[in-house]
Amino acid sequence: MSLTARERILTAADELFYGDGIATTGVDAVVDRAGVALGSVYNNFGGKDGLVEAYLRRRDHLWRALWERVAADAATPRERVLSVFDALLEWCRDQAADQGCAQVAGLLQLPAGHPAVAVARTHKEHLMRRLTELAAGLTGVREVAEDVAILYEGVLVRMLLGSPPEEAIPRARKMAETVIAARSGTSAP
Amino acid sequence: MSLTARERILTAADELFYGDGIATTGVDAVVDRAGVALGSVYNNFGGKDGLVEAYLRRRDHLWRALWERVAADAATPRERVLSVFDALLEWCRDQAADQGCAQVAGLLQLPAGHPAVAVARTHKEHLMRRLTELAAGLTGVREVAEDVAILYEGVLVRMLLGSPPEEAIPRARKMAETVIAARSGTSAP
DNA sequence: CACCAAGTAGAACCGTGGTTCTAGTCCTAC
DNA sequence: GTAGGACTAGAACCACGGTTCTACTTGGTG
Repeated sequence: MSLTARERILTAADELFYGDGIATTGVDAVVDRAGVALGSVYNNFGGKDGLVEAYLRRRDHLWRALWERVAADAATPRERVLSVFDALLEWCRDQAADQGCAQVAGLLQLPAGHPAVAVARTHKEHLMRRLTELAAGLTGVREVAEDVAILYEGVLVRMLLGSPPEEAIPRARKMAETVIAARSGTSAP
Repeated sequence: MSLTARERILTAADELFYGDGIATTGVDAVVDRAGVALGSVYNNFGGKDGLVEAYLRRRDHLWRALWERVAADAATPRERVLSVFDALLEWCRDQAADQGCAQVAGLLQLPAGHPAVAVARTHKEHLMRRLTELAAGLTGVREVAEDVAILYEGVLVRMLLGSPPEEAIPRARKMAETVIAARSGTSAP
């Protein structure tokens, strides 16, 4: 066997959970696509809840790594905050992103007490913290982070609604530039 | 009886579907909260699918009406596009909006063929069309509409993630102002 | 070799939740 | 008054999906 059952399950779950929704896709569908025994899901993840949590946690890790890698190329604070849009664009070149943010989707379709909602919340808290850190040096650090967060979430929803990434993401990035410039007093008193 | 069963069901469904999620809340829960017989749901809506569709359709109507009413008070094209943020803020004064946009939530948790997803898609298409109409007269009508849409969706997600409406909505509105001003070449007052 | 962990195949269980049906009540309109 | 439509109460049905269990195979390791 080339890949371990756990990884096969995780990739299958990612495709199905993200593409068709979490509640909509049953464990059987994941098992079928992964070409794996039903028991392997329960051996590795303890149940569907555990699988969903692992699904969001994996995406969380991937995104954090991507953010870090892309931000490392940025020289100025301004470019650093803006790099989240570059990261998003890079993600879209490889993966499907036509369902928006998986973490937000998880928050919306999972019941309040579900173990995976904590993962999603933490993911977004991390994004805010990271944006604040990246913006260090700009005027109005906290404000810039909040602004960029709105634009970031907004463009993801617009992509869910059919906007092409190559158009929407640069648009959001440009808005962020404009807003940052206006805040730092570059063009306005 | 003060209210008809259909209306009781719709208000109960609205609270539960929006607050707890659509897939999560069963027909029984709606029936219990509405204080209504189970059969009334099937008499009036034909089933859960019909109820979900009616739920989104009702919200669609409410939002369209609110947008129109608030936009009517605006004098300039610039104020007209920005009025969607005023409408959103007004909505938040009366209703809970801590779960973001119900239409987006519907898109994310309903299967592809569900009758309600068409309602949600139409709702968002209408928003885009309306934004374009409201922006008529500004430089870059289509671009302004796209920009405002991103900000609008973004602030709704940020509210879902815990941002207080009284803070996030004016922030998004301010960004829209800045972006519009930058696009039309005039510096902000 | 023997062992053990990981994986497989398939059946079976069972709670949840959407749906249907029946019998009866209440109000309205003709 | 009576016929009809809306609504109620509650039982019953039924399918789907998450979960468990057993028996078997496989591959690596001491």
